[in-house]
Amino acid sequence: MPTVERTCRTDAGLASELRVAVMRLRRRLVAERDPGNPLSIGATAVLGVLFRNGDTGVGELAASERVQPPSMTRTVNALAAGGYVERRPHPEDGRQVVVRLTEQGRATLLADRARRDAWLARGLAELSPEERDVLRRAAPILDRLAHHD
Amino acid sequence: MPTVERTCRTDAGLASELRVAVMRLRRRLVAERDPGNPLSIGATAVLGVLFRNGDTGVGELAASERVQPPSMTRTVNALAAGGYVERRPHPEDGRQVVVRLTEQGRATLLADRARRDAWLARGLAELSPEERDVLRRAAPILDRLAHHD
DNA sequence: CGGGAATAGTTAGCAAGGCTAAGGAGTTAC
DNA sequence: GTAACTCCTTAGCCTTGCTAACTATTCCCG
Repeated sequence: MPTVERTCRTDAGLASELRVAVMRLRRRLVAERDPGNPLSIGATAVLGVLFRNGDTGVGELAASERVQPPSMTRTVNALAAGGYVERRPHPEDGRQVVVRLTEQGRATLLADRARRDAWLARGLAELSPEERDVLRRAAPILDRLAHHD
Repeated sequence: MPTVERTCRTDAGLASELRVAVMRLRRRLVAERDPGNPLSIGATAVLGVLFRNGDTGVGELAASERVQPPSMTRTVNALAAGGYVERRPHPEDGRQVVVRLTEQGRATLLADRARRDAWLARGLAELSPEERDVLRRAAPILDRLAHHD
């Protein structure tokens, strides 16, 4: 059922097929994560940002995930309730809240990293080296697309 | 903020970064569609399948979108309520329901096609030809990943 | 031919995760 | 000092996925 091989020649066709492929792949990614993993895929992404960038404000987290602030507040609430992050007051600006990865959050993130991408990595392993190389180059482009104005 | 350029060397890193990029891009795609478009992005994908493949059963639609049957029933309900598709009895098998694109559904799909991918196409237009080529080759691979077992 | 298993779809209800609107607390600028 | 702005949160809604359980139909086998 090669719905995607078809109209990829034109740019409009590329947009259309890319959209369908991204929608389907993300649906699988959400469905296929480890059932024992207590973290949702969105919460996991936030832990990843904190791990890479260190302490971060709620608004900044929202911007980095292209989400509205209330959505990020809810995600941070869930993470804080689980002990994965903690809220601290900003030292200078009383309006801001600094979100910090706890030791438990860091440990959970590291321990789950390998497992989390198991399904996708298994799929990647079945590709040819050339195909993996295409995806390696495509990933940053997709991310830039997601952030363009 | 090049969160994706980083760990893409290893396969586990590729899986991780690809996942993040796909999640973010799909979020943008959902958020950026034409506000005047009455069809959700999932409903649009179903119309596209019907347009490409002709009359299709609910179960087959569910399988093609990698969704459980009840989810597809709901999507088809919404489409039928809007007059975009109609249900017909299967001529031989009384259990099956055949979903058919109506003239209105076809017209809506064709009229919206150009607009629907406007945001993504605009983003694609800002890429270099080489980058577009990477995506052109990546799209079918992503779709195969979404369907692999 | 009759009855149990299998298949297609639906209904009901739940959860995740987006959103907007509105409000509180803190900061800034005039 | 007060008005406007910023950051975050609360409250509530909507979409869209899921599972469980049900109906209707078909298939198969004894």
